[in-house]
Amino acid sequence: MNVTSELQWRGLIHQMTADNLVSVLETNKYPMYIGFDPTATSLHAGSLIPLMALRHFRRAGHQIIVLIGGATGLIGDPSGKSAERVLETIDTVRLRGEAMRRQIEGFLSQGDGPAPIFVNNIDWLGELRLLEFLRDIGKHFSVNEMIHKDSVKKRFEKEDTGISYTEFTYMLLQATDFLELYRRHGCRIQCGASDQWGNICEGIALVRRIDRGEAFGITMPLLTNSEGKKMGKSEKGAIWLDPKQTSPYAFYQFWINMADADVSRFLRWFTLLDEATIKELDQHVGTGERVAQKALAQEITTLVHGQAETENAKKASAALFSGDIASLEVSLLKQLAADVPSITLNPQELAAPLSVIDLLVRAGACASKGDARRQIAQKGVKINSKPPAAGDNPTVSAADFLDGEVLVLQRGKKNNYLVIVTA
RNA sequence: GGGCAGGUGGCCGAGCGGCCAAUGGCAUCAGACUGUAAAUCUGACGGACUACGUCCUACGGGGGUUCAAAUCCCUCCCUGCCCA
Repeated sequence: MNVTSELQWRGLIHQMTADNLVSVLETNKYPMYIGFDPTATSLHAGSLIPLMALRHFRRAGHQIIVLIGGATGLIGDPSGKSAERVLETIDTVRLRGEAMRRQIEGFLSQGDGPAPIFVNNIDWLGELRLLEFLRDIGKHFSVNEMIHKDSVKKRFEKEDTGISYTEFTYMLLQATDFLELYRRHGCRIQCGASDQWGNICEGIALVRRIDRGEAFGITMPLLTNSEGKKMGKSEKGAIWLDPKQTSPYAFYQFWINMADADVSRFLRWFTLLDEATIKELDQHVGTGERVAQKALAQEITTLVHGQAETENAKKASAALFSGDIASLEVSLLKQLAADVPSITLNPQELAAPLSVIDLLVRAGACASKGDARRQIAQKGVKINSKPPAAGDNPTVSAADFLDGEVLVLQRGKKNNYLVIVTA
């Protein structure tokens, strides 16, 4: 299947620069690139959209190019940002870029198609000389046009923050990237999130103006939930792809908890399941079994963290949501420690009864002792699936630990914390 | 540079000398109902403690008036609007 048709039925296309792109790509397997600026050490749930696009292009036989924005990350993209950002140090950006590259390599280690090419724009932008840049690149851009681009216009309207000359230049740097990749790798397609439209169009224009080449762009939707809110980043509870920042268990749970209104869309976006299978799953949305959510969580966790981690996450979920912790194998529970937030205790600490309130705070289940007391008073706390002893300050002792080793604290229905005794 | 209006808890926004840890809305957390969903309803929502109570910290920063200030005065910083 043609890659654009594939992206189309999956709802991954927001805009295309040419209506005939579908037919163009029918016969031409042009190389395609997506850029990632190192704004953090890890990608997040929203980054899955471009990552999936890479996989689809590659599967369709296109050469995919992953650009790490080692240079552009030093400048800051004004697109979609309401305020000027603080510059990061060169070292920070370099380290983030390296981490990001490893992460993307890991994600792309699976899948069919030509091996991906990785590039870093610091390799060409880093050596660019100012006068050369102004004469060769800058001349092709009209400030009159630039200030009408959304990303810039919004900042012009905000008089208090405005936009610096530095960020204003970002667009030109990204356009230079496209030209460079066109020359180096014959790259003719750039994909990006919907807020990248302006930047992508400038790149296409530059390729045309300087090299008389024809290039194309495709933008993809932003990750929002059915309420129109951005998901996955800069909100509290960001979902990171780095297992150290968001455990595979937490990642799996995030998708399991997806609202009915969002599952169908996300199944198309974030899994490689075929259309028939997804339509079949659509039938189960709302029936109560969360079949679609489970399939989504299973697929996407496997894509990001691999089969083994997904199995662990499923096992952990099944165990913790069994509703009867006490009947579980202690050895199984102890394995969950890698995925589920946990703390350890010395056996000596159990010599005397321990305050449940203190444990809740230590485990990170509650923000303060006052919060812990409230949660207990509101029946929000369970210990191994059972309510704690009555009274203002319940305690647990060695006997409450399964086999004297493990205890599961639960705050609310979905938040589990392990307390493990280690010698 | 001049004039005016403001800066309150995660956000919005009341309060304008004691009854204020501060109405209300949003967000958040928990409970009920469910399907580890949504919607709805209920409750909580600065912190500590020997808790129907006590103490500490808080209404931009600092100082002052007062038995008593988020509330009045002085000063500094910041923001918005208008004039130059």
